[in-house]
Amino acid sequence: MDTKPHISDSLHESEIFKGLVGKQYLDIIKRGRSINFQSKNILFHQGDPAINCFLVKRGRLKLTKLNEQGKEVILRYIGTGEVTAAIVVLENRDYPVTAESVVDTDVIVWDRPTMTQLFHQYPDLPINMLDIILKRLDNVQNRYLEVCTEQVNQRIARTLLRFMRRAGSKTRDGIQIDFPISRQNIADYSGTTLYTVSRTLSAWEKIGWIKSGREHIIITDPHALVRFSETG
Amino acid sequence: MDTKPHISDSLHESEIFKGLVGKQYLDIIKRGRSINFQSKNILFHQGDPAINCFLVKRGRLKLTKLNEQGKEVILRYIGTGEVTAAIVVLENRDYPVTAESVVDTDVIVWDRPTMTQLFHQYPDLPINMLDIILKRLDNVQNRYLEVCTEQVNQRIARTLLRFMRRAGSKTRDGIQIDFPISRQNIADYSGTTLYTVSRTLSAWEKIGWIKSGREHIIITDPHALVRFSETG
DNA sequence: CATTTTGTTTGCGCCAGCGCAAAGACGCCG
DNA sequence: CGGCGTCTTTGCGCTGGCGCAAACAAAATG
Repeated sequence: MDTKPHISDSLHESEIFKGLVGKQYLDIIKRGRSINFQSKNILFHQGDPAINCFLVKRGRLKLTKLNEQGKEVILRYIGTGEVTAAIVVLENRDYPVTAESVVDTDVIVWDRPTMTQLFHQYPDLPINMLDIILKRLDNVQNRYLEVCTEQVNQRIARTLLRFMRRAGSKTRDGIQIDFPISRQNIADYSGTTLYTVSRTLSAWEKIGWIKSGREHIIITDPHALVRFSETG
Repeated sequence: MDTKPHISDSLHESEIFKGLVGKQYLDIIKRGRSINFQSKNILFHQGDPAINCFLVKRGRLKLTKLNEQGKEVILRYIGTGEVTAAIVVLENRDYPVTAESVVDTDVIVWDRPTMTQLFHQYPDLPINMLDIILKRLDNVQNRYLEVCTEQVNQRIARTLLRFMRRAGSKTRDGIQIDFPISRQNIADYSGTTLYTVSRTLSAWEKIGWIKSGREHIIITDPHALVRFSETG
């Protein structure tokens, strides 16, 4: 609704708009609508018919998937400038995941007819989207490799580093992951349990690699974590 | 080289050509070149610059990924009518996986300039490719969920069922997986070890769910396997 | 047909990581 | 400010699955 110009400008940097000039970009933005979600709201459920595509203008979404027994994994966090639900451009599909805001989040939403039009009007869009999805595929494939071949605390290290690279802000003590993240979240992302994450982080806190508290983590020795994540 | 018309015709059914008329399809085929790979040849290595895109005309490829310590997972098998190395349409990327023929295989190959041209000439192509890659992402995400939440023999059951659905041929005894597949392959696909797969298949052979020999498997009771894969 | 190579089976011991239980800590809300 | 809900920690016991080792079986090779 109240799209601030300078925020839109930073969105222009988004991968999805690569190769598009300002006028085209503004047209695309204008044809979506802005929505705010407070923290911990569901944008869509796994299994619902896919009717909207989302671009995060500010904030962060968590994408999760459940199996039949109700066990959950976190597949990805979607930060500022990133899109989700690309599947909306295809006909009659369901969302394969559930999306939930983890902080107060502004998104731009396009419905299916609009998105389909845009895809035909701006041929760079499908290419950019393909690029984005291929990177996401590569990310999941790497994590699949890791969960199949590496020890659990190695995977926890990689998880922290992924979060750090994508949502790290420098502080006095080290690099802080700038969204709320629980032990359970780390477990759901790494393919382990709450207990194992807690034990591992406790150990790392003792040797000075991290500092952490309730739902927040600061990485004080990124280099040590990187070395550990690669050698085990 | 000696593209038989009726084989090309069956390729027309391929997802990548959805929405294209015969003439367009023939143009695309014509602008690639046909290559034959005997069994157990490498088409490209993980980490090599991506210069070609492949469509399997006949046969089957195995896509694998290695970690730093040389441990391997199988990410996917690419059968007749399927493509791989979509990443070639993007500039300066490396193949994220290694592709190897598991049987005698004919492929159609397009190099990057050609593929880029085709993508611009036929706007359905990028959409079809996006569709294909989104399905593949969903597949890996499901397997990531499974490897994070399910027991190992449940995952082995799911692996056999996936192979059965994508490469099953009806025989007198049951449904046979129609390409050579070792215990090690199943382990690399399921995220477990050769030994565990062997023990599990032995047990299932005893209770009459499968019949198997060196590098081949017949599923004699698919229904039992499905039930087991869902309930554990 | 003999030999080598490659894949499969199975006994055995071990341990990484799970998961319960219970206590402790933090932060929110009335 | 006090109480409650949520998140975190840690001891403890257990077990699913790993991985070595060694025998066996089936192809490939020549």
